Amino acid sequence: MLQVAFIRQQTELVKERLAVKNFKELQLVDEIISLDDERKKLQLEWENTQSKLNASAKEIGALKAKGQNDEAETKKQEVATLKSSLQPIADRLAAVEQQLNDTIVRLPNLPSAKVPKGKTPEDNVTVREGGKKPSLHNGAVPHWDLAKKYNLIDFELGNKITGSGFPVYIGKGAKLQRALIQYFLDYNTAAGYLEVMPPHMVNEASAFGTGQLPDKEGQMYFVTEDKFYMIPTAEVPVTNIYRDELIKETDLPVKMTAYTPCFRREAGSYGKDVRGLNRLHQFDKVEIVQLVHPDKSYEVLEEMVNHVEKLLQSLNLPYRILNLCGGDMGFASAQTYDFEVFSAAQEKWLEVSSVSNFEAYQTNRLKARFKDSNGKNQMLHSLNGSSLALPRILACLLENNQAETGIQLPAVLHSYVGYTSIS
RNA sequence: GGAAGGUUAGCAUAACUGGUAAUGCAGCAGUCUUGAAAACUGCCGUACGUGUAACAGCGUUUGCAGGUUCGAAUCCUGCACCUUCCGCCA
Repeated sequence: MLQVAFIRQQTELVKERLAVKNFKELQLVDEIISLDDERKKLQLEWENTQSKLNASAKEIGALKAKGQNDEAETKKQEVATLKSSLQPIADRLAAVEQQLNDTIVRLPNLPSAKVPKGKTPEDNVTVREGGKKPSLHNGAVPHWDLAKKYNLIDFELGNKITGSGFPVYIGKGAKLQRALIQYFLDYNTAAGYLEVMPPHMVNEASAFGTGQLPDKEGQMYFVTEDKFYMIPTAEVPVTNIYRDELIKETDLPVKMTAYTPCFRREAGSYGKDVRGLNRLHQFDKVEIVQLVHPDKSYEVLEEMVNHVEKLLQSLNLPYRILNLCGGDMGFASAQTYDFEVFSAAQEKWLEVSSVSNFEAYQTNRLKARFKDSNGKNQMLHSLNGSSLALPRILACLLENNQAETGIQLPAVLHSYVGYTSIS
């Protein structure tokens, strides 16, 4: 969430930037400031009263120590009236704080200056493209047909066991999935990311910390008995490693990578978009997360984009990088680059990675801070990206590399999968 | 799931017949020294809010949340976590 002090200092800038994100309720900004004014006033009132109470309690203690019990009793009477005035103030203070908090979490993050204006995906700006779209043979088919033909993935079986969107990977399909995970993790750790294996369920505080709550409650599977959320991305547990932590500046940057399955309810999705591997309720993803010095976060964002780009290049997949417009960005993000790969048989672009700088939006909720060289505590900046999401990569690998004779895999994967082609 | 004991500052320990958190180590500054260590002297305890140009100051903070009380580390209730034991178990 945004910091109140910042909203107070840069009120006009905040409104201007929120407008770029197509945020409509700009009056909330002024509401926050007046609520904060009210909070300060009440807090001062409460503190002054409390201070008097403390002093009186001390006096009573001193009087009793001297054996002046009558005077102590008189003093007690005085204190009783003072105390009765404290409770209403405390109640009002708590109410105002609650209201302030509820209001401020409704503000999305401010888009950075580099974010293009716009409302829909059509307004996203293509930064660059790479790789070459393959020309497929005449009988080329989408990946769901290939998966069936070569017995790599069984979608119907997943329907039976769980429901739609929970495919079963089989044989070479399963091996390929595992190999990709391994390859991605190796690639990330070689670039200095520490591998972690986090829990696949998180508590409410963690879901709130990275901004999934209260915004995207309906997107997550919820285990009612224990009040746990199935993670929609490794970003949630991994970033929460640093919740309520105060680290040294010399420990920066923090770089972590994790493989986890991701669970998404995807309520409301239907039709061609959800065919095959395009959109699943459970899928595998390797994530990269960084916590960095505020001065470095945009530099690091570019570094992460280059990191993901090279990974896609190594797989010989045609890709493009989009700078998302204000209206298409996530709630918590300050700037996001999406990576899309071209699915040659479906003839459409599929999102396989989303790399974002959250600046201090998540870390302010998480209270993830570092002590700077002046001894001041500052919020870290958090960033994350997929490196990479598996299903659509798998779909494109199958579709783009198909030939009459079978599917030829890119060279980097050969040692990981233990075979070179599927036929 | 059940029982007992525990949780105090970066670490370690006190206060627990209720009176406003004591001490050691660490840290910072200095004396001494060619330099360092040791010794000695002084300072500082965390975090949040408020406040300030920056300090200072003020309020809160003994795992968390409540309660009793003029006053709670201390008494009461609930919860979390740690240790040990029992039960269950890959």
